[in-house]
Amino acid sequence: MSLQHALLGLLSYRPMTGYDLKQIFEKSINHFWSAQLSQIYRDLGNLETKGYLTSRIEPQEGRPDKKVYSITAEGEKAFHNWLVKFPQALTCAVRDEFLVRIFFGSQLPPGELEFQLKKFIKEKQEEIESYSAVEKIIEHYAREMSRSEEKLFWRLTLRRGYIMAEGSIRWAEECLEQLKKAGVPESNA
Amino acid sequence: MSLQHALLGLLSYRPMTGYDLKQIFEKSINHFWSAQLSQIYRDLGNLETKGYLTSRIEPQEGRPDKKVYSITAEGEKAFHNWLVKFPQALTCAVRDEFLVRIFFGSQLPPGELEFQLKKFIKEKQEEIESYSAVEKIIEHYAREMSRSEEKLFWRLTLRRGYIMAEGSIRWAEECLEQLKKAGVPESNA
DNA sequence: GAATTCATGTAACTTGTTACATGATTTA
DNA sequence: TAAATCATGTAACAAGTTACATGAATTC
Repeated sequence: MSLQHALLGLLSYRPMTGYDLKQIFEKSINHFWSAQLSQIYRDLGNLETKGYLTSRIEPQEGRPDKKVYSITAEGEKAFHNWLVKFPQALTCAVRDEFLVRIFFGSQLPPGELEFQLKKFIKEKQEEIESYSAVEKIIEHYAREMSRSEEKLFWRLTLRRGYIMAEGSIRWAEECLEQLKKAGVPESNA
Repeated sequence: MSLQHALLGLLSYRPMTGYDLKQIFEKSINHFWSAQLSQIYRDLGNLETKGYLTSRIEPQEGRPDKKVYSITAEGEKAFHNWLVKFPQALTCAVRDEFLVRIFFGSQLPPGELEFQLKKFIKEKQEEIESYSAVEKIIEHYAREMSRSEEKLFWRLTLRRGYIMAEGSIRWAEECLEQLKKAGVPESNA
């Protein structure tokens, strides 16, 4: 889909700088989409060229000048056109490097896979723990942008992350069991 | 990680053509990694340049010539080096276009989101159904390549797809419920 | 005194997608 | 007779990552 639609969507809330947008990505979208600052700046430029955004410089003292982007009527139209299109191809939604390692797991030294699976579980647990922080941020943004009607939807995306992480943990534990059953030696890690 | 590691891994089983590799991707890796033929051919070329693969032309009658790639000792080394590295950054494993639509769901016309969620559920159900075919293919490849010791690992990747698809359906049903509760009007689709 | 925050970007690179091109053989 | 299978790729494009550059103000 490209980052550009997400940027248009966020700018439909209110004008923002690239830096602002990066904050929002890091704090409340990261569990289903991420973006480098460099990519955000580039795509903002592209969107402006297309006429979907306008920008103005806001001088500041003691800080670098801000470049504040606003969405245009055309930009809103383009965003809504995209929004109603159900993802047609779904290309490859999943592209999971860890699963590639599992797939070739028989070539790993004994115990290594268990080690990686345990690490994976730990990471997923941390991910789940981090979601309560996202919950708070959502609350904060809803208030700050006076967008309480959005909270429901934002929470639904978070809920997805939770269910997926939980499922991942169950899966990894199942893997450990199966490997044990199959007699693959355990690591001491 | 790039496709290249997966290609090296598959070629560690036996020499194959780009076309062969594409078949395997489509039939038994697609649920966690996909690749266009054009990308496969390009990356095979890159791997050969690096000295990780060698190729030889195998002439055929009535069919185009085959270009069969084999992994070198260096290629195997590179692959194993990669294999033992736990995905360090996890960059953004998830990049889910559908969740972006949910996030901006309040801007969708009434009923549209329900429509998309129901479509999503249907697709995930079809995905689950397709997994029994993958199960059979795994069985087939394990026999054909005399790699029965791999079956366990291949099935584990499939199991992940199953658990994730199942979780997705539960999530989408929860979404429908929540939207109903919140009084968002339903579609007739 | 060192690291982080604020704020902008450019350039080079890697990875993935789409469109195009060829052409015989086999299956529906 | 139309489509799919076999088998190779190239070219152009889109999307994402990494490294580099600047520089004041604030916090640890």
